[in-house]
Amino acid sequence: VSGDAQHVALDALSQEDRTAQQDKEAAGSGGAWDMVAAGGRKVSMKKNCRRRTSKMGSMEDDEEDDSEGAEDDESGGGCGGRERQREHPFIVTEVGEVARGKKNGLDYLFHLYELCREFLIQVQNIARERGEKCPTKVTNQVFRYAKAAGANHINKPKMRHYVHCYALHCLDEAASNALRRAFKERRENVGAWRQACYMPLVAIAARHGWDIDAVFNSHSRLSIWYVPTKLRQLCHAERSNATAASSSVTGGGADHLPY
Amino acid sequence: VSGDAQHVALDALSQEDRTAQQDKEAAGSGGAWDMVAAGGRKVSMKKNCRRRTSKMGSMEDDEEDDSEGAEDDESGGGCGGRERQREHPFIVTEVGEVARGKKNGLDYLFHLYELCREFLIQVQNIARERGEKCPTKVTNQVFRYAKAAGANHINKPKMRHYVHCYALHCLDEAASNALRRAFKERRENVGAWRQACYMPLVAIAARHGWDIDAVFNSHSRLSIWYVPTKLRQLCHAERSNATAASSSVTGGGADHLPY
DNA sequence: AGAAGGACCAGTGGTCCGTA
DNA sequence: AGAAGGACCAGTGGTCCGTA
Repeated sequence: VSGDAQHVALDALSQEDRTAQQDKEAAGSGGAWDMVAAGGRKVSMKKNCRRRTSKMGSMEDDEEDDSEGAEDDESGGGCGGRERQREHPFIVTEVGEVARGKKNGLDYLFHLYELCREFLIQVQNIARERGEKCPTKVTNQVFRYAKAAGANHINKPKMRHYVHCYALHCLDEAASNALRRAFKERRENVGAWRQACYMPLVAIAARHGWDIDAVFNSHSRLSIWYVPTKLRQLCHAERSNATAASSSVTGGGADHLPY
Repeated sequence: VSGDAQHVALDALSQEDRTAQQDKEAAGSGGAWDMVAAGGRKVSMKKNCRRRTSKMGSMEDDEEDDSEGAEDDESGGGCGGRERQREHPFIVTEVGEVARGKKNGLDYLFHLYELCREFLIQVQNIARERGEKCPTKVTNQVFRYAKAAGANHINKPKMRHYVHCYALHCLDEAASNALRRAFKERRENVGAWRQACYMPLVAIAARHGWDIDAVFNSHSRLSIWYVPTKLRQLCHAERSNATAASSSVTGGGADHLPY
């Protein structure tokens, strides 16, 4: 059943759909991101690069050239039987700014979260059609689906790593944009920016009775993501601090939690 | 952290609390269930029977006699270093009817679901206090907590096996009661009654656009239980049948799903 | 040094099947 | 034959750490 699900999942998102979607994305962003110079050819390269597993073997009949594409722009020598290269590292960019050189910008990062959402919706539609359990979050199944659909640039560790940054982008876009600008000006690296995204979120949680799950669930695009462990811990620690402080101020009576 | 959670979980539900609660339960039901003749002594038997794992070792200091209790009423020879006996099998009983002999009735079965709900609430409170992930369903963690709190008569396979019977009890108590009476009169066994619980649920799902998840979630005591796979499959199969039938009746046009 | 992601791991949902 | 539940298993959430 599960293996069969894979095949239908693949069929549901045709090669053409993917090509069209990727082109649209590339155009919409000004063609920056990771496919700067590759244009339409990128897709056939991806296809040729795809590792042929036994699972994939049964659907190699669908279209086009099997000849290798022309030399592409990636360092590392293209597709000679190898995996796709890693994604370029992120740098801190302002809104709308295109990352130069072998880098990716933060608009691209946030775009990946929207892509995952679209893959989740596909998985949900298929599950509903078949009367199977329907995921409400971006699960392993969704990452597997995304990879099978050719989105090799999406992977779980990366998406989980930056979830809270995306959360700030969703919940307070102005604050998120300001933080990006400030960290870009100070020439901070991505890790520093990522760390800095935690504090504004803790402040938002504070305003919502420290319930970070409720904060995530209140936003439709954010609610499909698991609350990261570290963010949860920070909120808890800060709540304890805040409670201790306020109770000592009020005379050290019984500890009433602030809700 | 996880091992530590176990200990606090145990401490949170004291021996006295458990005793009091069990006595209350036994009294409330007329003392039937599985502790027919044991009364208060049952508790000390449970305690003595509990297997001493290394985890348990640190809390054996809390109270009372370590001498074996008087011979108890269970077949199998009591506590001589052995596990607690299996629970008596269920038989089909009417509402309020006490099962006679070495049997348990269906009121007791449904009561176990309420007990699990209470354990879930305990686990949720502890998780919230610690700022950890808070389960919304009866998970493995809850079953582990129940076992650690001495509720050896609660286990996952049993609870999952009868979930849909409990669902019918929650969603249409009159229909559930009628079904119990009918199957008792026909002297059917528990397995037959259990099978018969599926159909009324499928009918309820039909009235709610075939969305069995929504049906479960609409009821506060039921929403903490996972929808059983087989019920989900039955609903899906019946929806397909109903859709095919109605579309052939209406002339075989495009298949509009009924929502 | 900074970052991307393959791959591992403890504990999950699910239920089979050896047991009584 | 009918039923209770220990114990297993495939696939999960989570993230470390060998890699580039």
